[in-house]
Amino acid sequence: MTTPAAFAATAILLAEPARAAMLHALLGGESLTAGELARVAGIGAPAASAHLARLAEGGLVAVHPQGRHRYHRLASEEVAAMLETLGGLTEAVAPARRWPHGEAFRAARLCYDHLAGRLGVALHAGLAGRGWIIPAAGGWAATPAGEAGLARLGVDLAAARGARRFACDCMDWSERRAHLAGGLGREIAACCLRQHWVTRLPAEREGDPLARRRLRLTPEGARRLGETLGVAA
Amino acid sequence: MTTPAAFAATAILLAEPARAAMLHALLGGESLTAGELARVAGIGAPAASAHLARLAEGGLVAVHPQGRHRYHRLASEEVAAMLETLGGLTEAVAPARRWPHGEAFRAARLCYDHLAGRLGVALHAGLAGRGWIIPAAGGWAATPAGEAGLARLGVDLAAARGARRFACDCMDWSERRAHLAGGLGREIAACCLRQHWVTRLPAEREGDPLARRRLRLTPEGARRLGETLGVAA
DNA sequence: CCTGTCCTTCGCCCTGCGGCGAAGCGGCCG
DNA sequence: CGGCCGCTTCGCCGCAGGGCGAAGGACAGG
Repeated sequence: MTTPAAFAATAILLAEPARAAMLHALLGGESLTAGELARVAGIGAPAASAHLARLAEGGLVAVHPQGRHRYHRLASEEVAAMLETLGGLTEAVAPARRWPHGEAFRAARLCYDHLAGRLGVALHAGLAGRGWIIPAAGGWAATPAGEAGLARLGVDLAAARGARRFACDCMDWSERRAHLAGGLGREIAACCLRQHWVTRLPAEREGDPLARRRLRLTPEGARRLGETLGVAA
Repeated sequence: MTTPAAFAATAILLAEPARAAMLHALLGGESLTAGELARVAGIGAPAASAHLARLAEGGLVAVHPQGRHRYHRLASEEVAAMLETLGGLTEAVAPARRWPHGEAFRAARLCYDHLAGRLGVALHAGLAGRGWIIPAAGGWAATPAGEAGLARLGVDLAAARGARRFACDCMDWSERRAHLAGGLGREIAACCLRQHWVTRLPAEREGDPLARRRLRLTPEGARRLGETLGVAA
């Protein structure tokens, strides 16, 4: 059985606003320098340094020195999944009484800047299954066939390449399987939204922070993604 | 998108050792008075009162006044599941480097006092699928056929009925589906352990708090549970 | 109505922790 | 090699928040 204070050890690392802001910034999957993280947390370099040391010691972030910069990223997919879970649960817990979000949320949503839920997982499987992307160092690379196919769909590959990571896995907390993050994940989501293949669902309640993430696959989107990548509605 | 400090709001409630101890005490499913919780947390009544007010306001515990006592319990199954998740992840995260617990843990384990993992989920599905249990107010009730079948397996139904809740769902964090908690869940676990249908797996490391929860389904257990409830090894 | 019990509110202390400025260290660039 | 820059360490301050004792409310029982 879990020891009485088991959660406290890690929870205390998440409970500090500055650390929470840093972890949130890292959820995109990028590696950020200590200075960048200090800025997003709104604190000075010394404080950021101390926080990052604690997060690293707690096993939540991995450090990765490079020249005079020190890059930080989340230590593992499990940490990312835990943060997304806790973030979701935080919102689920507070207004627990009336919260029937269930199905639509699991079907399709935004995970930060890319597609998640069953749609995100199906896209990932479709891209890999058709050989449009193949495993590469630190994530995935696009094959020539993939580049052609993605360009035909309207995905801005140049923009995707501009990101720190072109394509990498992101654990989907409802499906427990990877969906696609990184520059490609972001551009695919942008492409789908731009062409109205997915649309944002209206908020069920005023100010529901979760509502902005819920998506619906349109008939046109289901047709295009289905015939090119085998994604089912 | 999850707001940067979404986790912090709830995490701060779990990060305090006294509050963590209280929540841990409540994970058994019982309702406890403020005085009892003060004692398990090792603090005075005023401090406990303040903590409980914050936990209630944060939606983690529900209060339930009765005469001059105030009973407290976890606000929902979701909160219990979240705590189990965080407790498990805390242990998963800290020694992340060498921790190949994976498969055995997902296959069968104890969730507090009842069976969880694929085994727990399969049991739940078997009981419901065969009509041994049917939905009832606040959880599940046993049908006459279920009572007979459970008694034949050796489950102490009288003890199960003595619990505050006879049978209710508990979210399984690895399977993301419900398994059975409440008095019946507890007695089924006890029955399986008593007859050596499941056995505890030895700890891989000294003092591993997770190790005490890992279970293995024995051949005899697989046979009995398979032929009566369709549970596969 | 008084008494005892359980719980809360109030006022106070005090520790722990986060924040900053200054100083130190090390890599990179002219 | 000197200057710059990013990051860490050190020392100090300030404050939020957790702890307790004392006092105040509510409820049950005699």
